[in-house]
Amino acid sequence: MQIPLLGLVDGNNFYASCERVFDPRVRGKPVIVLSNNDGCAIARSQEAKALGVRMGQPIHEVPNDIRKQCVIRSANFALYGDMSGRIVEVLRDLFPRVEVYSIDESFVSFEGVRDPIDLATEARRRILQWTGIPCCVGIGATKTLAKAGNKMAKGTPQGVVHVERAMLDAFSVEDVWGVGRKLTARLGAEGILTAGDLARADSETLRARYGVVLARTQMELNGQACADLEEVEPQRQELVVSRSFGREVTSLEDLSQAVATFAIRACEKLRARSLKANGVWLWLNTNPFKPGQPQYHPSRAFNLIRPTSDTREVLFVAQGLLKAMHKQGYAYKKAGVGLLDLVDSDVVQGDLFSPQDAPRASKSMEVMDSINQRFGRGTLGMASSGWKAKPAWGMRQENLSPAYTQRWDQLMRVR
DNA sequence: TCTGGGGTCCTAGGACCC
DNA sequence: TCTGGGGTCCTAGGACCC
Repeated sequence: MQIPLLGLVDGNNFYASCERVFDPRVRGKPVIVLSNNDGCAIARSQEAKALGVRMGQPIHEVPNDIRKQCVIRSANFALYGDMSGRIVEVLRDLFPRVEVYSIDESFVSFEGVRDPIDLATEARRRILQWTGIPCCVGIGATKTLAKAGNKMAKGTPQGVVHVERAMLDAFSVEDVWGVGRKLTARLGAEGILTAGDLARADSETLRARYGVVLARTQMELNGQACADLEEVEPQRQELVVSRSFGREVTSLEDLSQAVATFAIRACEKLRARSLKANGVWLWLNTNPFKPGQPQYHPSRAFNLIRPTSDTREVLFVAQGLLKAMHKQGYAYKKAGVGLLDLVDSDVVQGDLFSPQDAPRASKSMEVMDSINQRFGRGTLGMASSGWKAKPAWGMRQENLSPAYTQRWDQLMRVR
């Protein structure tokens, strides 16, 4: 039986392209999208890349004269998520199977497709026309090969590449999916410089020296699939909400508000996915970029007696953890709340000693979620998060574009 | 002055058990 | 001189991904 080919469809410079769709003034100009807190460059248009702005580069390290030539935007994840959904809709129309891999990438199957290149080209055309986002498609026998093809396709006029064996010798090993900076250095020291070198390396030695992950990557480069499409999103094991603060925070009160805000948000996400958590995890961090200051990064987890998705229970635990680990005399820069050991919300673990009050509790959470969904996040809140007050620790977002596609009051105006 | 957030998987080592 | 062996669970840390 012929093994069906896989494709990887990926939005070019995705966040930067999203910014351009609704704002023609920035087309053709170098665009940089920043991480939360306006910290690092997390997306760059082709023009910004040409100016030497690197992925992940702190924006304050980009020389002033370069920065002045660029349009700089704060991350607008609500907009990008919405655009991502539109692209996936197009793909589901065209392909028999689709795996949404990340906000800007989907794997597709060419099962039963006579001419993969032709269909890939049509997908590109339709996505560009219907959403305004330019895409590339890589095609290969395995996910790793499709990823490589996608990378090769960037910058070609056709935007579609079907990977052939011979192409791997011109493909740098650092661009192989699953090979990061550390592995690139170690492999390079052994003379493994291209994907072709990696594919031909002795597999036993590779397995012994680098472990099973790289051994699988090698198999995939040789056309032997180790992973199939996952059309249903696998159940998450944990869920984390964490943020750097806009400025350093010292008081327990501010910290406590931040932790409450993250805990509330985490529970909202949990309920939106119909899950419950068996544990709560909290961590704090001082500013690692100021090694002269005293550093402290405590982390502590707490196991719950039974799984919950009730914000009040999680808040109670998170605040308890905070009190246990907070120390005076440190300037905190970041905190995170994690919900651990997640299970489906219909799983009820009986407990001999607690009353069964779950239905009532979940009802009030449902009401809160539906009000917030209808009237906007934060319409109904909890006092412990310093609800609605402008917090001392809030994030910097100085160049945020409008929520063009999610809010009536921010729709584009056409005169 | 200014440095992201949310995940997964694997490995090694220690504690503990029989 | 001269230690048992093997299994599980937990945690911490590393590496990678987008």
